[in-house]
Amino acid sequence: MARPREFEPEEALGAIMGVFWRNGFEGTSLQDIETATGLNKQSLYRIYADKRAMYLAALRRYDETEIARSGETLSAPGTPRERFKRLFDDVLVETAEDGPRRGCFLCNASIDEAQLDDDARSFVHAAMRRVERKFRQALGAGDAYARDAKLRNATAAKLLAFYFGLRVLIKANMPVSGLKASVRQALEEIRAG
Amino acid sequence: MARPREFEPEEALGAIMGVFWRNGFEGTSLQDIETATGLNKQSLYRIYADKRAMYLAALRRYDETEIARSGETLSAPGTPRERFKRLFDDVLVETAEDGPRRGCFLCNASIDEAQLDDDARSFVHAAMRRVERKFRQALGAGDAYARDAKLRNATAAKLLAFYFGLRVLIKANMPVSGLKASVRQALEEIRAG
DNA sequence: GTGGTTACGGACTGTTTGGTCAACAATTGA
DNA sequence: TCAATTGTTGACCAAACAGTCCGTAACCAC
Repeated sequence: MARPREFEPEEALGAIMGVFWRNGFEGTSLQDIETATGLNKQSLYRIYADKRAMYLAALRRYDETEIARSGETLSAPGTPRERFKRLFDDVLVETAEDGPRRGCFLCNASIDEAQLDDDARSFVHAAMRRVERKFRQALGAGDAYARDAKLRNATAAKLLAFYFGLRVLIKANMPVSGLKASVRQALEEIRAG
Repeated sequence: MARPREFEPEEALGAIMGVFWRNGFEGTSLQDIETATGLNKQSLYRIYADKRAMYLAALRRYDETEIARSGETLSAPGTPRERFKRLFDDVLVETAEDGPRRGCFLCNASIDEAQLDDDARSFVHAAMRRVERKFRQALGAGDAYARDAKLRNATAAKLLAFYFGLRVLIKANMPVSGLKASVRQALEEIRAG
């Protein structure tokens, strides 16, 4: 009894995520979102209350796709060092592509945060803590870390900072050779076994 | 033959730096700058061509003050580990203050970069590379690093990523205990001597 | 067909944006 | 006193912004 939706809201959300990821909150206009999704304002506003709701949904989508994928990378079989090598190599792939580098959406959002509402802020915060927990679990596969919880947590915290910093340096277009060297060094410091 | 300036442009620049640092480029309106400096648009536009020029000047000022101060912290006497301990402890001071955390202006700017012009982008890039060089020099005081240039460069690159990541995590309001643990871990990995 | 739902395009709102201009007061050196 | 420069105030601009509304066409179930 009603005309069916002609577009896929899930696809649209993917496009919304992409444009917010690349340009940030203030840097993205509704016009940008219209062209990215191929929809017009009216259709967008039927799904989302306002621009902030779109941004929050984009963050959620990032968490469900990109962050989740990193989580799988980290939990796949292997020693801690092998696991983090896979993660960091994945991140370095962006340096081989050309065009502007998007960095990490969580990271970008936390720096945009002056402009964000409490919902978005606390979501970013919670997502980062989930990433930290994944790091701890990934280390847990190593004997040295399984035995020493304090070492495991400190190492996870250190790797978390390294990880976000790496993504910032990638976004800032720092030379790839240095980035790769930093990854090699960080991996070497992970205890074998 | 002319009326003298009634305000100090250097003071105004300090205020401009502060507001851009806190709110980013897009997040700062000229109105914000007027209230921060206590000047009105006309006086501002007599000094700067436009808003982008103000932002670039703010970045330069940040480099000359904050980054320079970090450089001095790193070059003061001590082993590499002592030097970086001072640097990281300085950074952690922000977590003890209340109010919104500003993070690292360079870092923030490099994430704002979608909105920035080439001048600002390349300035940020160059400043980051200068920081990296300072890190290398700071490591040079240690025997292990003085002997092994490759190790020194890789460690400097790793510490650079850790440093920026730490500042992002601080800005994202991550719990202080984890941040301190990450610093302790990063310092422990610096070879003694 | 009819009625209900959806999408689209365009017009429109009110606000804010960066940036300009004009008028006037204040202060200096000549 | 005169000219030159500086600061302040306020008006002003065109553009962009988020968000709303309306008319129309498409689509489906009944």
